[in-house]
Amino acid sequence: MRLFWERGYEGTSVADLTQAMGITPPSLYAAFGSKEELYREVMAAYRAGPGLFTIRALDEEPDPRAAIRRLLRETAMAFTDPGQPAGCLISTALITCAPEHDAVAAETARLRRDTIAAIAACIRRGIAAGRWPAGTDAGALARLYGAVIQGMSIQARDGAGRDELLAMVGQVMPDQVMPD
Amino acid sequence: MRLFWERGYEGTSVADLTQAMGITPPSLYAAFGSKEELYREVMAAYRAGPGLFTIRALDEEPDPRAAIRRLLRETAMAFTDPGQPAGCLISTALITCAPEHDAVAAETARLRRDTIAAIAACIRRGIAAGRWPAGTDAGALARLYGAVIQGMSIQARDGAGRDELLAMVGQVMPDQVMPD
DNA sequence: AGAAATATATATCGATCGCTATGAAAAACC
DNA sequence: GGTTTTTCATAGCGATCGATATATATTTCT
Repeated sequence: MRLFWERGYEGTSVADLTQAMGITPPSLYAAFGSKEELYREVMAAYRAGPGLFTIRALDEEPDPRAAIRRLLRETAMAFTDPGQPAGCLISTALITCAPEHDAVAAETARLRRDTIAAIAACIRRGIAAGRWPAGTDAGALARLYGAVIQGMSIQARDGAGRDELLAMVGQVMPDQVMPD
Repeated sequence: MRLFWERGYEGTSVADLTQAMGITPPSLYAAFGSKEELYREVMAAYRAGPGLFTIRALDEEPDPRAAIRRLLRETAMAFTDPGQPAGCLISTALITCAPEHDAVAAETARLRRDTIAAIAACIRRGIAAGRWPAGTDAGALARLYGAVIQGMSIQARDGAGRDELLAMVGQVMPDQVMPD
């Protein structure tokens, strides 16, 4: 997971993986079938581990608006965790790739769309609860928050610090907003 | 440019490039020196061509606030232009890569930071002109708009349409905003 | 026209890619 | 204890990676 997280799918070789695991290629293939299958398992493990905070923020918070705020703030924290690679394993993975990796790239894209859909569902609950105006475009707002998360992943990898990302979140989840 | 745009740096081989150009490897190396040097020239050509609208929006618009709005809207249009690959050649390039490509990845990251710095400069002009409140955190707001652009690049590649991206922009550059 | 210089293609270079056949060592079972 | 099954490493598979040495055309200049 660590290697794919740091170097991406195409930037990680089977030799890198076997060396990091302390095993030989036949063991890797016996256990995972292929590099692509291993990557799928890594994505699942990431969602169940380092990326679990995303679903938890959206599901555990009673107030949908507080859920979004918590999601964005915890994302800023996670993406700049000194004990982990910067950014997100999924948000910024396989955006462009060689044609032979289109299948796994499409699966990665689907996970990103799923996350935005989960945000939209949270916002729709918030609209029903009166926490956003009745006419709010939940899909568009969810895309915006999704973009903020994806942008944080890129900027964290580009060297942005935790306070910088939190300040960015403060701009899109403010306490006071000025009309245009 | 087209190949690197579609497939990324690591996903494009020299064989792909020579075939697309209708030349042989020695000609490519005589003209560009290496794949990495060619990529640098491609990034420069992108900035002077398909990506030029970014600088133009920030520089040509008299009102800084209108400049940001124009930037975001034209970005949504450009990233979903049917005549071009989806998304941005630079915004979502080389975010993760093999260690041997760290140098060119760092240069790509620098171009992204430069764009955010240009947005921040525009916002600072807008603050001076009273188009944003005096206490506005220009850097944080610029990071937010940068994230929106980067997120649009990802989502455009993931299949989002022009109207969806424009609706997202409408959420961050609204005419009316509700306090939290 | 003939000589020097440039440009392009053929045919590869060593290295690495993802992946696997073969055989030896360890564990499990009777 | 001996046999069978499982586990794992050595070695190398064909293909492709980025990059070139060599040789053949094609200009360019006198």
